[in-house]
Amino acid sequence: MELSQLRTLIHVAELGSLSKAAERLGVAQPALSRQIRMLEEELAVRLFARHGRGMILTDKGREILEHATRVMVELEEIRAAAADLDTPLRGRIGIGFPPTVADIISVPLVAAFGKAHPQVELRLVGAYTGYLLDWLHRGEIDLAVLYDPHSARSLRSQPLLLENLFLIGPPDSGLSGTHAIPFKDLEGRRILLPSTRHGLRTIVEQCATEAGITLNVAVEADSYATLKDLVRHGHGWTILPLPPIHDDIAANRLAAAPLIDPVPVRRLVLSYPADRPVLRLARFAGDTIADIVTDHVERGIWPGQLLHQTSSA
Amino acid sequence: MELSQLRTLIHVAELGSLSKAAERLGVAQPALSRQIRMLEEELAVRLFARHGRGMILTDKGREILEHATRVMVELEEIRAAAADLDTPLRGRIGIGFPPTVADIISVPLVAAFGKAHPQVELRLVGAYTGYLLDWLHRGEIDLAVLYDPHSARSLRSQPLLLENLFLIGPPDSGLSGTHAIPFKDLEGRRILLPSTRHGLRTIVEQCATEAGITLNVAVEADSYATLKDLVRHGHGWTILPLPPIHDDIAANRLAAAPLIDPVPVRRLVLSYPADRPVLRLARFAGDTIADIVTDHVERGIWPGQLLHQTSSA
DNA sequence: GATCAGCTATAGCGATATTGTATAGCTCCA
DNA sequence: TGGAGCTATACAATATCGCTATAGCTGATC
Repeated sequence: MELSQLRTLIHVAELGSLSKAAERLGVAQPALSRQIRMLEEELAVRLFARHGRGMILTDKGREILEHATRVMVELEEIRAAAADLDTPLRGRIGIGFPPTVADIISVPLVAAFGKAHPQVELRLVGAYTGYLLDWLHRGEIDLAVLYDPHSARSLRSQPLLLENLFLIGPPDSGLSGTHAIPFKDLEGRRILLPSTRHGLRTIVEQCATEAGITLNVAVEADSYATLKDLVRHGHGWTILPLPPIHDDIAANRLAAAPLIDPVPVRRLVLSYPADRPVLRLARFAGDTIADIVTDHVERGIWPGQLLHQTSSA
Repeated sequence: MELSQLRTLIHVAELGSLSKAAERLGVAQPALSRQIRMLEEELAVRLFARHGRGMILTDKGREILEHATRVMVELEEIRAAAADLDTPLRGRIGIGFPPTVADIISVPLVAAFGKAHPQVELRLVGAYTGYLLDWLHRGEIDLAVLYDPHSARSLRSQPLLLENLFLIGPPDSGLSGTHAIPFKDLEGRRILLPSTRHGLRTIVEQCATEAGITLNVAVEADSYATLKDLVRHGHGWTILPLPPIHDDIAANRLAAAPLIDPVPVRRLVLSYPADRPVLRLARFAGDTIADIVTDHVERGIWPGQLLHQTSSA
């Protein structure tokens, strides 16, 4: 099998004619005829059905054409990578996010890809850090935004943000962005949190211990949407980062206040597998995510402390 | 660029030596030296750093190697497709499910792939039909299990199942698998359902109209996990398919009863884009999903009426 | 039905590209 | 310091590819 044969397959398939493909490729028609014949002989399969005025792909031919096309895409990627061109990327990339991050980042990220690399096939996967870690290692996703994993197994991580967590209550709770709540004031209150296997729960429990109190966690729910709904309906207060709450606060459906003594924070990192090179796709995605995080922090939508140098710095 | 050059790149990169690669490939060492040189000249980039006892990849060389490897994977797929071999597949496939289906199908599907094609990179995406349709058309996923879409735009669909929906209540609700509930008995009861944009909600509303009643939908939640939790905590009853409830019933956390007059059902189909050939990966995934559905229906875990011929039939 | 246009397939030959042989030159290790 | 192990290049031999010529088939037109 040779690249010239695959190239011929693609052109003949598109034009339905050896003669037309020969004209397009600037070679003699018998040369292409022999190439197709040699490919068919090597694969022991009929790629085309011949008729009096040309030839059309067989079902098997169509299937093999799909792979041949992918080969060409990879060759273009080789040339673009070699040239460090910012040509529009093609191919697929899987990107993972924790659920609280996915909403705020997905829309501008998809917009950025749509503008710069519209041919790229994005897979945005929302899941918890444990799953994302597993999928990164297995190569099912190419990079992920993670809350700092305890064991950095074979990952190359780039710190993004120390994200502040806020106390969330219903609109009539008196909570305000300008009035910080000491952590110990939570004692005795009905607090809604994710389950104990959730990293956010661990951070909050550690803060409670540090403040010398015990939290009354009456309800556990792993979905922040569920937590929000429960808070809105007066079932208690919760502790979450601000991005998923931002619209609810603006619409006066929820209220939020910073917490102090201690201030609960989570460390957000951008992670890639260490055992595979970072292709242009993943690099563009990572840079774009970092830019989005920076933008949201600087606009006050996402309270926290930036941890990385932006590309414009 | 030629396939022989890419093949040489891969072997030299692995062995760190032209001489060793030449020995492995059964060709003279100068032939490989010249192939690498010609590839480097064509791409205008240094792929290897030479030292006294061999050569190692540069960063750019590693990046290009990744693409070269993908080319080889596609060539192997061409050969396997041509031979109709059931060789272990490689590559990536995205499969979409509605959330109520994802849990019951994901585990056996991942198991089947792990057994037959462990090198395949699966992307299992849970989302509602509207999103899944969009991603199918954009090629972000390769196939999806869908509740019957109203407009089958460019899809090739294979019917799977008419899935029965059940009335779900807390364990002390008196609901039982052996005692069917007429739909009109739901009037006045507190019913928890997904929002109006959800297909299940539409079906249930149509059944209510047919029964001549109006439902009291006090709470809307799009997550079936949320719906289950609310029912368990006595906040009302809901209507769902059985698979996500099966374990809760067995553990006496929930109870379920069939509904009649009318019987609410949803039509489940397996869909592929019509404009791309179904590769071996997608075909294996589709066949496996159909087998899983059949198995669950026959074991009584998933009540409904099978709509397709199984491969063993 | 005959003829012609449009197409694919094969044979043979020449040109070009690739590989093998020989060997130079470099680095590193004992 | 000498030898082993390696890469790189020159040149000859070999293999592959493209071109020309042409046979044979199908389908459209008259």
